[in-house]
Amino acid sequence: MAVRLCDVASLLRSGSWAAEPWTGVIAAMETQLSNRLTCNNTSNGPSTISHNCSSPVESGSIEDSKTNLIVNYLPQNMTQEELKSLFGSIGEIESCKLVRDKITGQSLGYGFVNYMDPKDAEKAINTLNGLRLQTKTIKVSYARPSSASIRDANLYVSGLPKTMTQKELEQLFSQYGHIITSRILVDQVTGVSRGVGFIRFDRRIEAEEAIKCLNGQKPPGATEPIMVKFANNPSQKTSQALLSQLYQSPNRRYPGPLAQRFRLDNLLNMAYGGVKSRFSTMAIDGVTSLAGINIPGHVGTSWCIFVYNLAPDADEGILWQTFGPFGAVTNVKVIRDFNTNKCKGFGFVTMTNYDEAAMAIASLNGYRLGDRVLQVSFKTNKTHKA
DNA sequence: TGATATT
Repeated sequence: MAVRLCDVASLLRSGSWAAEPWTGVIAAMETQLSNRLTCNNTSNGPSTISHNCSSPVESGSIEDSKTNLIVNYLPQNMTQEELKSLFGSIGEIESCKLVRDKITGQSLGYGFVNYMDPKDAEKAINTLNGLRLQTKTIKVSYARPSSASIRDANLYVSGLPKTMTQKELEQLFSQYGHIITSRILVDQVTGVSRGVGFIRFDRRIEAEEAIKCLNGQKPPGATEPIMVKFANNPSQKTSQALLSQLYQSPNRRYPGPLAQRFRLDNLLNMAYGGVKSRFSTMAIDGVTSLAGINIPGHVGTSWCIFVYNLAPDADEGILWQTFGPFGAVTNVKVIRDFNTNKCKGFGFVTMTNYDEAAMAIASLNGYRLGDRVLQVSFKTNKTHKA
């Protein structure tokens, strides 16, 4: 059987997010939206327009940047440098920011990339939206100007009928605005709905209107009213909870040099199919030493992978797509002919963790990419350091 | 009351 990697990549991307072209349109729709959203059980019913009434919404799409992107659903362990490296493979970046929790420093799973050239931003949406990285499928779309009107639009809903599906939940709330995400929490054992969920609207006014109209109301067919309120902000956790979280999820999963050495030995076996004679203990020690993994607290060490037999038209994107699902990829490079700019048949991939790099090598060495069989191994003569 | 969609 010949499962081609490019086909796998296509499959992985088949559920990709549609880029959302409505960004510049929605502001223009604001007036109609506000009118349509007015419901009956509010205290301030239809009334004359206040003389100093100012729209809560930023005006006009002309301010919308065509270079600035928001990237959602990033892997938890992805760093700002990795984000920059990934998006820098498309074109020159003006700025890049991974959004982190102010207190814990942990990634909030999204970030911003601002390109120099709007064409590169468009290209990034077209080529990186839907890219699978580890367990996540990233979403790339235009960022709107930062505004209070698009913050805090996430709702917590409880008292839902246990039979209500996510689709039905969305149908109930979608009359009040554009839903970004929805979720119904389920019992981890039985899979049965816990009757609580989340609705993230595009805009806060939409969320506010949904609260006004749906809080305390019975959904069609329901016997009990639901409660709708703004969701808690995760940063409102107690400091004890934060400390506990930090303590229980250390960044380093590997206890020490001995385990690392053991794993290095294993991965060499995996990567080279047990042809261990090529790698004496000294050679292993050499790699170990060069890689710096015996240095205590070796944060920042990474593993360089040599990828041979790439097609002439291979680009960085195919390396990100091929290696990204195996773990943290910090950099990719396609070696090109200076004159023709065609790939010279090989490239390099830098990965952070040995086990992920080893798994990538074990899985991809001998794999068919397009009409070529890849040769994938650790780069042997010298080791790249991050 | 999740995982993390506006710096």
